[in-house]
Amino acid sequence: MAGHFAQDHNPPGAGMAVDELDGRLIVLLAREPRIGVLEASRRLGVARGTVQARMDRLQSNGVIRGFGPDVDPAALGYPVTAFATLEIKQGQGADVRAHLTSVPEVLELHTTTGHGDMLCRLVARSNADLQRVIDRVVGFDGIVRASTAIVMENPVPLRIIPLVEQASGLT
Amino acid sequence: MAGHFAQDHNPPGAGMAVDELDGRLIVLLAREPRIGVLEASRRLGVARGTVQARMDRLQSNGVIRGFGPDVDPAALGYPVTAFATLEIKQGQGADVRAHLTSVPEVLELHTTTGHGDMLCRLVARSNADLQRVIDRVVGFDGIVRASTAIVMENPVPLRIIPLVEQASGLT
DNA sequence: ACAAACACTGGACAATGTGCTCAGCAGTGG
DNA sequence: CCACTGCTGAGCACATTGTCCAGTGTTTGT
Repeated sequence: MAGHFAQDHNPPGAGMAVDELDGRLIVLLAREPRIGVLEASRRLGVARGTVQARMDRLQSNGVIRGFGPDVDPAALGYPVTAFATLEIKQGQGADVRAHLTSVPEVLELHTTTGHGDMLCRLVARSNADLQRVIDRVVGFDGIVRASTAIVMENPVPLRIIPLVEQASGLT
Repeated sequence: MAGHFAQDHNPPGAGMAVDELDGRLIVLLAREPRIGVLEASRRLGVARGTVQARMDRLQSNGVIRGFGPDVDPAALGYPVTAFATLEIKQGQGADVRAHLTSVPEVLELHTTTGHGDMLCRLVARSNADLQRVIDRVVGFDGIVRASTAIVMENPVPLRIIPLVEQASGLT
């Protein structure tokens, strides 16, 4: 179960070194996720054990968190995305978090600088349904005010490859 | 290469039906992404061919876009995340998109309603480095103004499971 | 400069999983 | 009543995985 040569299991956030082979491996995995270790080793021109060791290390490192399926909310019936900026009462942070966590349509939540606010990503079945979601989100005592921006287009979907290429020196 | 029994290849966004078995499959894949078709069929208590057919269909549907590696920017050396709201000159949308697409630190870009015209997610190596990224982002003719919110905490990381459970009737 | 540690190679093995196909059976709808 | 669709259980040839191992450069510490 333990990795082949992996020996470090650093807590994330430390900025692990990622060399050029790591970068090529990640990019390859991102482009063809169903590829196996053996095929990856052929594509990269290295031995299979090397790829296995690198993948073990990248996962122990936390560089690769996992390989979760990338589910499209629109295809599930939630084609409307919005971002809501929330202003909350002092000292209510924990309660608000718990409340928002319990709402399935809240896909993501951040606390930000600014006014000591929160930013969350919402989805809904329609614009009308978005009203219901927002009502549910803001219908909670600790939330003072909310402003919502509905997403029209998504010219750059969440991506990581360019950053990986830059971080690993792949030009 | 074509799926076993899959016959529909609908364009995404239509709100595909997702039944309870689909839901359980997606949740299982999300929790243990490395499991194969055979193991999944054992966990779900159905035949292997069924799981294969469901996965083919979910991918043809666009419900599952892929299985890309989930890379942590922090582990790559970019621990700072921020959201920038951009106001752009009329008619410059396409140019601004192209410009932002060329910046690796721009992980995501949306056009939104409201008067902030675009919302983008940025990462940087440090708070100081964030200044460089922002300068690069806004150093473009079509961008009139930008306001940035730095992420402090991320109480709810991007998630999809609760929505899948709701959409598929898994309570 | 030398030994130890490290990373990668290339090869081997059994066990397991995959892609593919088939026949049978149940529910649905024309 | 028949055609169609989806699920099952089974089987087969083949590919991949997990795991070892010995050998070879390259760093690293002292």
